[in-house]
Amino acid sequence: MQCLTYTTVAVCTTKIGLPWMKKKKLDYTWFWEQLDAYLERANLKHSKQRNSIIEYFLDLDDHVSAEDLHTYAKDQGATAGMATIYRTLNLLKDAGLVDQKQFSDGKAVFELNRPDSHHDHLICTVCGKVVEFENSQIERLQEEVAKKYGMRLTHHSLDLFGVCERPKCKGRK
Amino acid sequence: MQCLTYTTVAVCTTKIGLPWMKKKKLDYTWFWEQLDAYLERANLKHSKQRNSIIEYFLDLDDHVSAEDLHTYAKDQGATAGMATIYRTLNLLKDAGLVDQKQFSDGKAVFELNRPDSHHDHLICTVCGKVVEFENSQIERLQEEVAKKYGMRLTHHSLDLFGVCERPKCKGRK
DNA sequence: TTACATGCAAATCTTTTGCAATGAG
DNA sequence: CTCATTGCAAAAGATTTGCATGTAA
Repeated sequence: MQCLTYTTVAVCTTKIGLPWMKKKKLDYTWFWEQLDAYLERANLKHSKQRNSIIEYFLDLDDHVSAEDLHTYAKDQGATAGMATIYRTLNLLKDAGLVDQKQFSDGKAVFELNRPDSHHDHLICTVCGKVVEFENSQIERLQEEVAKKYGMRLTHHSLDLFGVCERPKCKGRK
Repeated sequence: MQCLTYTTVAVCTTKIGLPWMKKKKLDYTWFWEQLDAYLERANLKHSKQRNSIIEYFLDLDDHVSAEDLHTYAKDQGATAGMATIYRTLNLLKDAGLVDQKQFSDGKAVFELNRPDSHHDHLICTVCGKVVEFENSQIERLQEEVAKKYGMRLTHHSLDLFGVCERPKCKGRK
């Protein structure tokens, strides 16, 4: 599949866990700064593999499984063992830079945890298309619910499952 | 821990995946009827183990992992292989009587899918306490979001994570 | 020079499956 | 009787870990 324009936001996503088309090139300095800070704090180091795995992860820039990343890295000619992929993803998780999610497909997917934008998911159960959305009214109601039960909210996870109406959507999950 | 009154709704839950205190005795005839219908439709049978595993599941009546159920069944003096536990839970899932959820702890938890009531979760990340809630305003907004993206909603999953304010809550996850 | 990082293989952990024996209808 | 169910052990799939070796600071 080819994606010729890089202006749209959440198209060209056809299957959970596969490498998506790249969107527009984003600025990740905030990411690398936070990473540096974390590595220093934890007495850890940069390394060739670690850096390149992370770059590949940022390339894919969406719901990425360890296997996706491994495949993609290899396709790009990198030598990256599965163990290192996992170790790197766990490092990013520890650094608070990615979130790990289970879409109950067995394998976990990791996504970039942007400091500013949180998003929820609309997932088509037929074709696997994932659309991200954000709804401040829902967020506000969540805070209300949490307060009502005496809980201080740290984060949340909202996934809406359904069937999308794209003409393309015919296949199986 | 003892729970002496059976009138409250979601207390006495201390840790994800452990047997909770029983709430008030509920009427599960709707469940058994639906199960019977499914077994007949699928040319399957009742059996001693299957029935007792299901009864234990209904006893626990909350977010139950296969291991929880296995342990509980053994404690009650039943002979139930892990494989049968899984097979039974998958059967209930196929019958549409339970939902499977992944709280990203590695192991899946199963919960009763009551035909009427859907609930979301408030989860304390420190002590693991789970509270169920329902908020019709949130549900309505979800429908709006789905419509906006051209999707027909079938179900959803909303988990709010935070720290609860119970005096008891001190431990680690 | 001193940890930390890597790759491989082996180990874990959860869940599924093959197979011979048992049991339900 | 026939076909589904069970238990065990083995298999499978995802993730982690031990260890010898390589490498950043």
